[in-house]
Amino acid sequence: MPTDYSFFENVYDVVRLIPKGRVTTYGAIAAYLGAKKSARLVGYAMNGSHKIVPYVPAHRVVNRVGVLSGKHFFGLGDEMKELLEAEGIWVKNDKVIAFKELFWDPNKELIL
DNA sequence: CGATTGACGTACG
DNA sequence: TCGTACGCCAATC
Repeated sequence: MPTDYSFFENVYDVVRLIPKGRVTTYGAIAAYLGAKKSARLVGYAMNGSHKIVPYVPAHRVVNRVGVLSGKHFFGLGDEMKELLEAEGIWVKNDKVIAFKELFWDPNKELIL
């Protein structure tokens, strides 16, 4: 019984809510959870996202600069990049093109 | 139970 | 403008 819904579960939930073709940041998610300072926890949470079901689109989560910080965790290749491009998000030098436009802020667009 | 870690972010030099 | 330092806070060792 999920009485111990962890910070992680909360993170996973928000990440799943990210619309296709959009991206967000660790800080934005952290802020949505009420722990703006804990952006690192969000990233750390994603560490186990690969074992989470349903699938957690962690590839839509980047750092505040729009860089695919965790692309290395998606595989040895540019799998994260491939996933993003498949959604219409172009990536150049491990950076999201037009990141500012594609940025999806849960605090702003997601309503509880 | 204490120390270390981390897919970040902000501040400072 | 770029590089380095520190802080946050929960999870893991």
